[in-house]
Amino acid sequence: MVIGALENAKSRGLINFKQIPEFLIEVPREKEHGDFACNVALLMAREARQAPRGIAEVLVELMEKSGHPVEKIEIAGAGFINFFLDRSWLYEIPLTVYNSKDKYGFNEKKAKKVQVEFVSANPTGNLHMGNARGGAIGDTLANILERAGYDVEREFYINDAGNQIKIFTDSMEARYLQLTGHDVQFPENGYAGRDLIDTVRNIIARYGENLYDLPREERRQIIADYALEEKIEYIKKTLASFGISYDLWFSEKSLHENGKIEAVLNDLREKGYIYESEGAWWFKSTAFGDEKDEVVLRANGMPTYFMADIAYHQNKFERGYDWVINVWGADHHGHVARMKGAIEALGYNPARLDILLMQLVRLYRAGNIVRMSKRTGTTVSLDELIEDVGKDAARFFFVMRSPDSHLDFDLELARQKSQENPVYYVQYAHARICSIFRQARAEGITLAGINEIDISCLKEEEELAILRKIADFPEEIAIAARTLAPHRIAHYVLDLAAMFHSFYNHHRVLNDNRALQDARLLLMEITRITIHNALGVLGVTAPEQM
RNA sequence: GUCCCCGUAGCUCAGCUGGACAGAGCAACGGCCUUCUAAGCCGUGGGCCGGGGGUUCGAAUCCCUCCGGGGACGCCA
Repeated sequence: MVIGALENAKSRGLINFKQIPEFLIEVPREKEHGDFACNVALLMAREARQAPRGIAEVLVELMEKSGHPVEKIEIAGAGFINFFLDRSWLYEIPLTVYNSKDKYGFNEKKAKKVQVEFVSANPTGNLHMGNARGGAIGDTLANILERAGYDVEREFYINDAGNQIKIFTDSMEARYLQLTGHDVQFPENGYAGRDLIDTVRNIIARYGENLYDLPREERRQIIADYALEEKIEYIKKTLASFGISYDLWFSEKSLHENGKIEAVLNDLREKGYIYESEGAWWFKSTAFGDEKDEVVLRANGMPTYFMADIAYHQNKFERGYDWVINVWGADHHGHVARMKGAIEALGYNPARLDILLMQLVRLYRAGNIVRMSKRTGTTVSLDELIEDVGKDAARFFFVMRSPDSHLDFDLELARQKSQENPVYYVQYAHARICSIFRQARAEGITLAGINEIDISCLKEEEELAILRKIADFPEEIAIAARTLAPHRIAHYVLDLAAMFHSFYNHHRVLNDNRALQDARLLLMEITRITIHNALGVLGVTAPEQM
């Protein structure tokens, strides 16, 4: 319609321009500005050497309105053209939502495979707040991508090899020997968490107190194998109680054992990206814009974590994902450039790898920062957090802020089940709607057949606002997926809940006007469905009663 | 020193592929429960969008620079 007017204006010589600029038709923030707004007149002002408002007037005059559900067109502000649609399109929404139910918000299938790897905590201790945020963000993002039409797989990379495991084993061994009556020094940089002692007790229960008598390597093997398995099981259980389940738990050790690391190293060497210096072997990541090169093979012959990670990522691409997303803590940001460089060196397009860096969590208790350190064992663990504030509040809190933003998590505040906690605000909206239906059932009222309902009874501003908001949901999912912005969904559902609460306080659903009551019951049902589905994306439950 | 994130209302933050008067929650103050859950609603006050330059018809949004806070710069992961 706009383009038609532009061409018409050009051919009549009313506006001079070479090419139609890339103008936008968008939904304005303010509803006074119509359902859609177009900025083309402002963009053309310069080239056409005319005032934007003048251009807009010419265009509006020439627009062919027939065949479009446009009620009126206004020119406003500096030269925006605002379109006001009639309401017919809004009244299509309830049918769509009602028929889609749990699937409302899902976009069309894209036939693209995307993998999201997140948490991937070291299996050497409890999950801490950083892991928890990564879990909430990663899982929510995976949910968003599924609804955006991707074929999604969730993966946990188990760092069950390398130096950390050696230190872990040292610590376990020392604890074991101490607890079985041997005078052994605890390693200086060992893991001091109390949970290790519990694990050692379990080892004693299973293998007895006489592992000291075995050859050292055999003893360490038994301890390490048992401890790792127990820790991984523990992590799986904790994440499950956080609403997260993975498609694959990928073992770093397997890369070492099946020769993949060597193979990738040789591949890179042949391509000329590996060189020797100071006794070690380096990857030339500066060739891909990194600040400095990175060791992949230590002077002692052991591959570094980075080397294993290269092999791991090659494995990911070999598995045929179109898009690979890693959720990392911001402390890994220095790793991004060389990882992408390595992907490129291996011959894959680094644009297929996205790394979502999330800023760290600061934990507060009564206004004071709680230090987090696995070494000293003073962490607040994820399962303690879930016990304290509940899965729903925790997941909502972690995902509410942009990943780019530091997260201040105040334990005292989150523990309070009060109005300060936004998750209750949304859940309350859902429970309230359910309550309306309970009340209706008690009075013998049920939702009328969808085709018997006259939706155009809904004319109140609050009602139309809810309809517009619900109509936005699929697009909101698409934007959140494209921009890797899980917090958008938290904000979306807060907005929708606010609109519902406002409606609820101004109008009654159950009333004497039968046609209006039917229409409002349907409005409530599709609102409930949308809140339910949006909370589902966040991994938060939608209670029927509170 | 180099790199990344942040700096918006008293507090915590959203808005950042430039657009119409800068938004929300909490806190403060004032209203609303004889009818569907007051964990709610309605209203009031509160902002050199860290400072300064630049690009643009137009900048919280893009660029440069400075300041402040956090983080990363290991043959750790």
